[in-house]
Amino acid sequence: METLRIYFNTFLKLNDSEWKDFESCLTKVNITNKEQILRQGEHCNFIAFIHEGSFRFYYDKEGEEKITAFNFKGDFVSNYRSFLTGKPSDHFIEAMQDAIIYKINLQELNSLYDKHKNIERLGRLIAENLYLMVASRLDSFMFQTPEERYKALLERNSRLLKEVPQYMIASYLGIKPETLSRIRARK
Amino acid sequence: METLRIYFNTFLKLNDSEWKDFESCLTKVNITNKEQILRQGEHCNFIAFIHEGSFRFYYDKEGEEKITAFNFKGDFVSNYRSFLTGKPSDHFIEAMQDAIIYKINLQELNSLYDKHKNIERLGRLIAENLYLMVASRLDSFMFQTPEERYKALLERNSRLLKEVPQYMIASYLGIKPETLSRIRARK
DNA sequence: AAAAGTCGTTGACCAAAGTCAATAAATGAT
DNA sequence: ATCATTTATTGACTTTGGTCAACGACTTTT
Repeated sequence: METLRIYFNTFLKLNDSEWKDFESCLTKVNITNKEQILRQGEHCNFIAFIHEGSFRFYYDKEGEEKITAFNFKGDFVSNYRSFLTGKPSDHFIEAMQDAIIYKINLQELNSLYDKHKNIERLGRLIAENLYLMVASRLDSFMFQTPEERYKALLERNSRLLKEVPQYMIASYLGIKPETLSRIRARK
Repeated sequence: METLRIYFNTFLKLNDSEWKDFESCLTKVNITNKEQILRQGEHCNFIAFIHEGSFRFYYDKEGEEKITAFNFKGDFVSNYRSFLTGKPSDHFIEAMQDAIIYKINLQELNSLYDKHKNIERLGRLIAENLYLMVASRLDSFMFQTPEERYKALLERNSRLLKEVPQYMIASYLGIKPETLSRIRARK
């Protein structure tokens, strides 16, 4: 999992022994398109690194899918809240393509935290980074109109808009497909 | 700062030597009502524990105050984003009463992280906890109407509603004071 | 190739929150 | 206690996004 190690390097460089221990906790899993790797009601006891493929993280509100996140190659995918709290997930995680992921589970991660101060630190840096990501999404909901949110997304990740159907983008932006269609028409 | 140590215990117990080192990094500061402990444009290089008093954390959007958080006795107060990224703060932090806080700065906290694995862990646990808090606020903006948000707040923190003027509550809920007034009138 | 489904667009209408203005109530200052 | 200021409420109207329905462009299935 060289790509994961490279990703970690953006936070902190693990030495060979730390990395070796980390790597030995990873389980490779092949996932087929539309397979759910986490269901509502289950405890999410893993964090997975996406080697290939993509996922959507969504919540079922009275039969309507509310998409909270998309995850792509090179991202982590997990219900971090359920993972941290031990509570059942209110979200589903579903593959949008065939995928290959590397999972690590809670117990193993906790042993790694115990064993290596550097991995403990990596855990902190990643938690801090996840904080920054939700915080910025929260800002977009508090301070921006749907139109601004859409334009910012376009700016930041125009690839997403090409790869994911528009009704999912609308859901992710917190609006109805009709509204997104009208925003795009406004030019 | 016994109250802070007790608060830490809800995450992790520090032994006497760890705590002694931690405590020696704290600086007590007296704050007067309406004093700003952080201004827009400044880098937030501290995290402070509130021993007495309360603060509001707000953003100035075209002359309009957008309140993002309230912090009370027993909470931390900081612009955690600016603290973590080193970027200038886009928020102000202002005292709502005379206050006493205990500050720790970034450099000192980093040395504590280096020196004590347990404090490193405490840092992770607190980062994880802050993640959970923003994530749940994000949920309230994505999935709830302003009325539901108000009722949930009432449920969760009715004291807040008594201590803070209503127009600030409205701002915190992401709505106009008139709208909050109407929501309350709906009964 | 035809039929069935899915997705995006458009129109007419509705509901909820925002805006602006007037007024009432509460708070603070002298 | 009175006056001035700030805060909260209410009304009329506007704006924005949601709802429901129709339709057209593509896909997928058979």
